Amino acid sequence: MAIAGRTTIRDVAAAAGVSPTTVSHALNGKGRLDPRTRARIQRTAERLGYQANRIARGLRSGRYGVQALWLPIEQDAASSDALMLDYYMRLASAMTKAFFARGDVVMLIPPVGSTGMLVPLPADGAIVVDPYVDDPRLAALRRLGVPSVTIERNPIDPEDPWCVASDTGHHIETLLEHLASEGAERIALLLPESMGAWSREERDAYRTWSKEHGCERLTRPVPMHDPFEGARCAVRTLLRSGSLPEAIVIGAERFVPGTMSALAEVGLAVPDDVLVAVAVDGNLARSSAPPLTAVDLQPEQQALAAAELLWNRLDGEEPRGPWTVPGILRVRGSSHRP
Amino acid sequence: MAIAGRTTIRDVAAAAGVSPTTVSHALNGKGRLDPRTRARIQRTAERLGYQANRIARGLRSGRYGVQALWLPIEQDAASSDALMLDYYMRLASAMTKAFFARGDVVMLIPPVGSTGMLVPLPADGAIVVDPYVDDPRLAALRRLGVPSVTIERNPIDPEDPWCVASDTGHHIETLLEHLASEGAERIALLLPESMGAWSREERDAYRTWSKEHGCERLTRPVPMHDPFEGARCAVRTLLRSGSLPEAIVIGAERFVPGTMSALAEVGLAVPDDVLVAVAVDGNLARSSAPPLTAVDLQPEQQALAAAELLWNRLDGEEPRGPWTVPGILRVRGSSHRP
DNA sequence: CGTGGGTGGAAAATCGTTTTGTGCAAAGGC
DNA sequence: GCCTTTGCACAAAACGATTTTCCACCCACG
Repeated sequence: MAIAGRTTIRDVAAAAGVSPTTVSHALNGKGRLDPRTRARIQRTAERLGYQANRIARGLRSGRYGVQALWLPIEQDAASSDALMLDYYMRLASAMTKAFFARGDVVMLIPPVGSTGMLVPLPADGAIVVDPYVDDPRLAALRRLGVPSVTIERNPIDPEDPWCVASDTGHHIETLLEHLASEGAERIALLLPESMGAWSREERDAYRTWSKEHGCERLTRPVPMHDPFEGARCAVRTLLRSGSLPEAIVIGAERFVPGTMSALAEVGLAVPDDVLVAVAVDGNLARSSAPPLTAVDLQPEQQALAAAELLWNRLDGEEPRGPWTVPGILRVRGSSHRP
Repeated sequence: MAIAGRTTIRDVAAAAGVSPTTVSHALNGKGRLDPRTRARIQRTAERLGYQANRIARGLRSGRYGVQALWLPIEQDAASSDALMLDYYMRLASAMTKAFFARGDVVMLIPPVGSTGMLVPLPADGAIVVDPYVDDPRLAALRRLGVPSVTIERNPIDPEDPWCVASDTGHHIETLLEHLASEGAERIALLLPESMGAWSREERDAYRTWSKEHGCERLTRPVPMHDPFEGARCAVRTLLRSGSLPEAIVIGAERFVPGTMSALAEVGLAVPDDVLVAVAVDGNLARSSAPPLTAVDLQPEQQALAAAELLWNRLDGEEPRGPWTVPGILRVRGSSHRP
């Protein structure tokens, strides 16, 4: 038994010559206690290496000390390849660290399909990453009564204050500005056909910017389920359409390989013949040849913000509205003619 | 409160007109009960949507229902880039799914440095991925008395039966055989300077194979902390050494970008001028140009095996010895001259 | 001298489940 | 007919903490 032999609150109480009640009060800063008694008990607890049993605590207090992290990853063998993006990995790592710092642990939830979520989550709260339209994760959490915070806006309810959002529109603008400043006039956008809010935000920002700058609109929708082929076809179509774009903005990290492959195929060099930039930074962007300019979504900051927000929600505090984490433009070789 | 309002065992008992004890026995298949009563209670429980409260169960049974997954990821800002490999992500996903299927949840542990692991893990057991020499994770688990299973052998104790191992040596042989069958005679190995067992297994297998086939030994050690520059330098040195190798085996996934970059730099085409293969499959190998031949370590299988093994260990069963999951050679364009 | 209020601490209730022990029939052995 | 076994179900005792309630004491005040 993993828990056997651990020192309990009773041991501490005996060693300090007080009752378990008093120990609990002393360690949790509750009740009325002589400050000296409190200090003495704390020292005793420390000396004995006492750590409250989380299960027992949870049973009484109703809190598990466990938070669920629900990534949007589908685990069908077919599409698993392309979905393992390091953005999610960074997010998961950062989330783990952020929660651990305050004594909570993070648990991963398997993809929706594999379980149907019949089991109630043994978690206090949940972080839902990249919610999409009619997201079964949100439905399940609501049904189970588990409070949640989303990373990226819920397309059904964009003003939901329990949300950590990137300013996707602004990121697209930044990329377009950057590419324009490098001399590109005809800038194409590879637009993810996603049910998430960010995909629409990309489209809207691109439209607005194009109109404001009097630029031609060159977008190609790309399906998410076969990102490699999807992106490759989209780029081929784009290039076949007559006048060549001078720059391409890739709307989703997973379209990187397909895009680069299509460009290489027709012998277009990056950045000499066409500039390229990605809306989401990651391994694929960094390790491309040449490395691609991209927007770093700062998953570490997002994780911190999400943890904070979730704690607030669990504490019954009032929402402060969506929390925007600014992305950072990482300029690399793909968008800069030497 | 996330748990409020849930139907308890008492509700079921009342609805079925029996005592809580009987309900518990009925649902857990224990005790002596009239089969009809048992069936009736099960129906009642199902009708009421009863799910046992994991915390309460854990308190009594001494099991948390939580398993820890401890990846070897260091989270220093400096090296974070290269370590986010999709192999780990696949492993994490698969692990989550495997445990969830039997009612356990998986929790992620933050990297060693960030916490010092003062807090006892609220977990029944742990999976340690890629243990290295004097691994602080193993030390911490031993100190905390948390049973564990490793993925890949512990270099300090290679015969530890509580282990899911790849047959790394065999994988290297397979790659060498494959490259030789494609006509390569001088095959170089980029050897990770890792403290893990797999790196030594790669070296030994390469040595043995070279000796048996009377081939020249061409290895370059590559440090793990700056994989891109490390691999690039190693490949440069390799190419500068006079006679060109006809094939290169990349010993670690993270060396892919650096290697490909160095080859491109000197104008060597893959596979025309040099064949390339990787010991670990992943996004980097698949999305390289051309896609790289690699050994798929089958993280999904490893996860299943590890979960099984950990459950065995927790149940106090006897170890059956290390469990080997065979890798699969994925032949791609990088090793095959058309 | 009785009472009121503030202090410091302990006793008891509680959380929901599992486990152990108890009770009460009906059946079976002498 | 009495005593033991067997089958079935329940009561009560854990599990280890938190939270609520309560008590004993001391001091001050009327």
